[in-house]
Amino acid sequence: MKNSFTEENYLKAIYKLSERDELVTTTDIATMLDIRAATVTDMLKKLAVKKLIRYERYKGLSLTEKGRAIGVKIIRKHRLWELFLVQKMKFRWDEVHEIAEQLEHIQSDELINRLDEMLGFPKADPHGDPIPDKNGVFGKTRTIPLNQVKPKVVSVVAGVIENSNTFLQYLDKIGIAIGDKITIHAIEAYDQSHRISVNQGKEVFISESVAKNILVVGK
Amino acid sequence: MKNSFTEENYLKAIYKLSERDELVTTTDIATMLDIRAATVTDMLKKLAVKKLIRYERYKGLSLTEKGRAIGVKIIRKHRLWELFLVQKMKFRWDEVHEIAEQLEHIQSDELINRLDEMLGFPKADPHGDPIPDKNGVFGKTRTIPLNQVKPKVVSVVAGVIENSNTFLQYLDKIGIAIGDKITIHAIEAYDQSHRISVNQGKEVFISESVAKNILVVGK
DNA sequence: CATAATATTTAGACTAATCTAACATTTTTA
DNA sequence: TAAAAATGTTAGATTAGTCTAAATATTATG
Repeated sequence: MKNSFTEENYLKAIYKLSERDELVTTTDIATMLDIRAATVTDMLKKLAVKKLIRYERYKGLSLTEKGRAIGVKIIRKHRLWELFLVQKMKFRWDEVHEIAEQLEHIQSDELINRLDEMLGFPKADPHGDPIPDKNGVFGKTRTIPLNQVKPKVVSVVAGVIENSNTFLQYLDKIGIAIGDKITIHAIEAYDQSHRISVNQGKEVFISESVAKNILVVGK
Repeated sequence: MKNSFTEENYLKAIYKLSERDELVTTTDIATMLDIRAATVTDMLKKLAVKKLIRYERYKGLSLTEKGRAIGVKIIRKHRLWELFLVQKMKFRWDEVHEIAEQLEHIQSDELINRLDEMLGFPKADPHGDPIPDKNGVFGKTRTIPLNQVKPKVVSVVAGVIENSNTFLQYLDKIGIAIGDKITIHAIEAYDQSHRISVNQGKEVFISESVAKNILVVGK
């Protein structure tokens, strides 16, 4: 009845891979978890016995409803904890992933639901990834890259596309964080660099590639 | 270099047992962790190899400085998380132990120190058990049972002696929580029951045995 | 103080999660 | 389409943490 950390990590990985392609392969999982394919095969058999995945030798696998529910729940916990760490504990975006990897395995529905409430039932984590609700349902806030926003329109930072630490640290340095209001003042014609202001504050320049990596929701 | 949950649980248990008696026995540990003595013996050998305990066959064991540091740290984390759950997440005293058993193993010095700060560098958890500082040092707030406080003197609830869930729930029901100010108005001569008020509020009666179980610090 | 009771350790086994090496199947490509 | 490449599985081993049963050491007691 109780799922181990390991099992939870497999289901989370499989869920993430399923988002791209319904049929998931042994090698994909091995790569994502940084373990050997042979190890994955063993685990797949066990997950299949527990009815958490549908699995046929050499044919790939897919999650059952039961397996999906666990995978989504782990993702929900991970993202809520990340947001908690950033908003309540004042960590930077790029510092929270590793801690959330641990916290996501804490078993207490009550705790996670209170966390959700305390954070105002957020729709996305500090990287802009969506947070499913307690029933495993993802809200569909459509975000767009900042470079697709028209000048003068105010938009709100929801996350990033490529979330490398260096990029997050760069944003931190120039003073851009989740929830900040951004106004584009001008786009330079020859290199598409953006002159923007953050929260009606002083102006900063960002390159086109940076603008493409910042996700916003129109207000 | 990295200690497992299991190892941490052993060191925590051994630390707690050491508080009563420097020399700890195999059976004590087995009883506290609810596992077999044979299992404990195996682990003791491993802990000794890692220089976390001093151990000699049939002679009991004691913690090394290194082992003590880990044990104390787990206790610090457990108690800080308990307090966090009660104060910030609005859990009741009797609900937090199990969740804290999990949270105590989260590895992040930064997180635990920020938690400490956020809670105002508390000296005790919701059960009144002392919280060591980041150097593993316990402050020596001496608490006394409520029945030893003189009438009219205001004292502050610091914890309980016997922390069974039923007792904690009882306190919760009559409206007594950590940090509450208690004034004793009168002690009934024939049965030593106490008439008290909580935070200058309305008066309640508690029996002598209850008064003996509540720990307070004089103000 | 000899023996009975208790405590501790050793030996051998099991499970979960991992590995490597060898083998099997599927897919790609010349 | 047959051979080569890529992908996936099986077999056998390892480690951590646990168990039971048997052996040994220590402590208590008649």
